[in-house]
Amino acid sequence: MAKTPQAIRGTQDIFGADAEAFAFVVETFERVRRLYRFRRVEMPVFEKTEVFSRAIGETTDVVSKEMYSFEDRGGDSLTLRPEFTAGIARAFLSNGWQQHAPLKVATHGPLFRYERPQKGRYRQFHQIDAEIIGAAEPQADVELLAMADQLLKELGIEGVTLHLNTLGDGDSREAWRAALVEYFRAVKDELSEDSQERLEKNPLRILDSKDRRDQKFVADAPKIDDFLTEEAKAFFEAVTSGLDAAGVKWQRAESLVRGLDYYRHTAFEFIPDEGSEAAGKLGSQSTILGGGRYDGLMESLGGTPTPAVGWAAGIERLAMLVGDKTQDRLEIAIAAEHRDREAEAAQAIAMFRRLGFQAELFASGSPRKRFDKARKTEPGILISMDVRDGKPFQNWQGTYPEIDREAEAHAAFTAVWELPDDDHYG
RNA sequence: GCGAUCGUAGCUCAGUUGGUUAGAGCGCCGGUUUGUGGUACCGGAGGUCGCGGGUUCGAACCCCGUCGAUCGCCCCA
Repeated sequence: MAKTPQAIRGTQDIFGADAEAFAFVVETFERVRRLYRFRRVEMPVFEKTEVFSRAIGETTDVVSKEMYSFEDRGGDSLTLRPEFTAGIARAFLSNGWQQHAPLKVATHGPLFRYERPQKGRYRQFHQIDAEIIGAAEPQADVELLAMADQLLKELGIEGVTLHLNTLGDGDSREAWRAALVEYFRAVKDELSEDSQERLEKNPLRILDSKDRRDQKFVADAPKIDDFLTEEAKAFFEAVTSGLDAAGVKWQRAESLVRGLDYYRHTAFEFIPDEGSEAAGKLGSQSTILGGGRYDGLMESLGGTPTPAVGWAAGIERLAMLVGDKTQDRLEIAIAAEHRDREAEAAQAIAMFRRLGFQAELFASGSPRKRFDKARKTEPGILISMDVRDGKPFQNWQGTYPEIDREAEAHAAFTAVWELPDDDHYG
């Protein structure tokens, strides 16, 4: 026998309860984004490599070693999208969507990063994504965050808190960064090896280091608040007061940062509370939804400066938190307990399905075992079609709790087939 | 890129200090019951013990390598 090929490392075949939970997340997202009037957008799964290398930054790990890149037959370097934002920005610019600004868009689908798989982390993974492009006001941040908050609530996810920070505008950020470098450089020898490297290329990242050696210095590190310009301060206050007015709970996270320079002002992540059920289910992958304002991105793709803010969330991670979502209960099962009744049973099942019932036919294998097989699916209605004493015979059994429209199903069935006189349903 | 743990039937797992022909439950297939509905009874199929090498009279078990999975580190745009 030929060897069965195995799935690519870090890819997954989702089935059963996991697939139902996945679908529940997507369906809920689609419903909520309509409430907020975000427009659906479909994007290519691959782009020219430069879309990502320019938008994300050549030096980041994502671009330097985590992209699935390949040459097509024309010699162009293409890349499977590692995120949504860069592609959406490219589409916004190349399609002239400025005419729709401010534009609220939402999408979901697969993304690809060449990483070592672990809990809640795959090489092909899936995200939901929402962006507001061409809106410079803090109200856009508030609306986007309110939508995220409502989505998580409608998914039934508990014990998750919005961690919020501001990175200030360009000037604030530069001043803060310089102060951080100066502060940490003074204690460089006592920092972890990783953070000694971060000091040069990504000093903000030292703030969320997990290493104890770093953490004892983080508490007294310079705070962004001391470097905010008046405008940046007013912006952040408008965001927080807007969240309060919208009833979105949040907490300040002074160490929450974004490494890339084009991020401005608001940065946020929804993170499970310490010790919560959600935190336990996610392992070390704590953030379930994250985003921020990226006013500087469009320029890196050659567009005019365009303010924008957005977030994304991993569908797999959300699905781990929504609990068991089993398939809907089977409404009607028909067991053809005799080979001579198989055609009629198929006729009946087709009738029920056209009437909008979820119905399943049991007409294969040993006729004697078909009833048992049907019963094990615990249907709302269990119909037997058999031959007894040489004559066609059918039986109707309603089980508790009874399904909606049982009377309608019963009427449709008895219009064609007889049932015993003493039959009761419901 | 680094580390830890784990790979036995379709699934969940047993398998004694290394010792005959590798087991169970579930699932699947078949048979039995003259039956208004059973968690029934009987039987069957299905395994290169991840793969390769080594130690040994003898390996699912010990050793090395390899592939894969899981979890963590790094990273997380």
